[in-house]
Amino acid sequence: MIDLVRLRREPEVVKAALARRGVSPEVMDAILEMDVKHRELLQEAEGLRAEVKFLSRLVGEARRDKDAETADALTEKSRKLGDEERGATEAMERVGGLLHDELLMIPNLPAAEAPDGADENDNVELRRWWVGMDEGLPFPTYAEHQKVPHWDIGIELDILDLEAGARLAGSMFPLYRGDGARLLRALSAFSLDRHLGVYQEVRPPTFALTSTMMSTGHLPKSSDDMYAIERDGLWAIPTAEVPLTSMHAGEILEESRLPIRLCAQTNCFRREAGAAGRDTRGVLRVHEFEKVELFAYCTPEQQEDAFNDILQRAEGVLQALGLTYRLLDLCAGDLGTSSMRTIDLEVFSPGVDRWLEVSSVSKFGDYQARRAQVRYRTSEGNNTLVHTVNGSALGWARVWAALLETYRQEDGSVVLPDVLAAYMGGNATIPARAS
RNA sequence: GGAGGGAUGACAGAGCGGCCGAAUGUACCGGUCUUGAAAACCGGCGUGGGCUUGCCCACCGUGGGUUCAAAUCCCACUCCCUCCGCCA
Repeated sequence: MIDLVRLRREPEVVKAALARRGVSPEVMDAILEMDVKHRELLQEAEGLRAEVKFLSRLVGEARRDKDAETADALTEKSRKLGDEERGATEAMERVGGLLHDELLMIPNLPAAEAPDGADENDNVELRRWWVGMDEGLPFPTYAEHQKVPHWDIGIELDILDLEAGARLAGSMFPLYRGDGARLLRALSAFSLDRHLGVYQEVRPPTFALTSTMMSTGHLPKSSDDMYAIERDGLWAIPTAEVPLTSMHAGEILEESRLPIRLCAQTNCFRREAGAAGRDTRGVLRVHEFEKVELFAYCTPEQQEDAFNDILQRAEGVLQALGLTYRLLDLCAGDLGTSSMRTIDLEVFSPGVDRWLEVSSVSKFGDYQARRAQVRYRTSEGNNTLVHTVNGSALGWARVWAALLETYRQEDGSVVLPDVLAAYMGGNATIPARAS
């Protein structure tokens, strides 16, 4: 949620920032009007309530003095004011509710350094990385045996069974088997181990309450994109960001504890509503996938470092896996609701001949913390909202695809990078089937 | 799933219709004393909001109700603890 006080104080600055991501100034003006109205009603209601409380105290005193006549008269007067107060409070709460609902729909202000632009076409490529780049090798070229899409490799090596997945849960719910399943497990373990000691490992619940979803900004805006378990009032998390952001909801943290760095591996669920017909083959767009998330609660001063650390670690995983990737600086118009700055990592996968998004590193300022009410006590004793930062390291379904396609050998086998061997029982080769 | 107990400020813990936003202790911050520290003593010390910045309002798990007046009474719910049952 954006800062209402700031909107009041510098409306033009806020409006200009939000206009960069397509929020019309009229919307903000309407909110400002509602805010004025709300405060008017608030004053009226509080004034009446103060009077009722004052009279009530007098009633008590009169009763104590055995002055029944005065007490009765005051009671009558207070009762009438009480009725009035109820009406005023109701009006105030109604407007306040509307104001709050509107405010929840307003996205975060883009950071100054986030590039201008309307949609994904305006995102800015910052740089690319590939094996040997530092030694001066050119951008890699890929051989014919690498230009096989992973869904074919999956069948060929008997490690991916999309039909079985579809039979069990519907299309876009993949089923991995054998070394394919083991590879996924290896990737999560490999990544988590890299961050151990700096980022505390967390294994949160897979489902979250509506109120929890609100904190990260996934609700109320994106309910269509998520799976709901209506009977129990739960939502399947689309990312570990959801539980991690709310882990300290409502708390006031000691400044000395910050930054609090967390990492978590979870399954992530996305309905991919509106994406029907796109990327229906393979595992590029699926309803359920595994992901390792890095996360930090920090002070405003720590935010930049926290952001860069997560970005570096996400890159580090890709470099360790020897995958070609690029960095995309998301333009203001393409930022997620809660984000003020996001850098996407896209891996190049030769089989499908495309760049695939495998990580999204974002900083949120106090936008999420305001919703979740996560604060810290500064050394001066003030309570201030924390800043939150997070990023994937990484979303595995697409990495899985890129690994198979990148490391496919002429004989059809896949020789994975050595770093994974320890997590694959010492053998990082997925053999070709003898057929 | 059944029975019982509980939820109050950073923590512990009183209060059970009316000067209670809340005793007391600990912790914390400032001061006196001290070479310094500790101890002792003195003072301060919840959060959020509104406006005429001195006052007002809200908050005692959450939501509703009773009342002139609710932390206190009533109802529902949530969570925690103990015991029983069930279970990976």
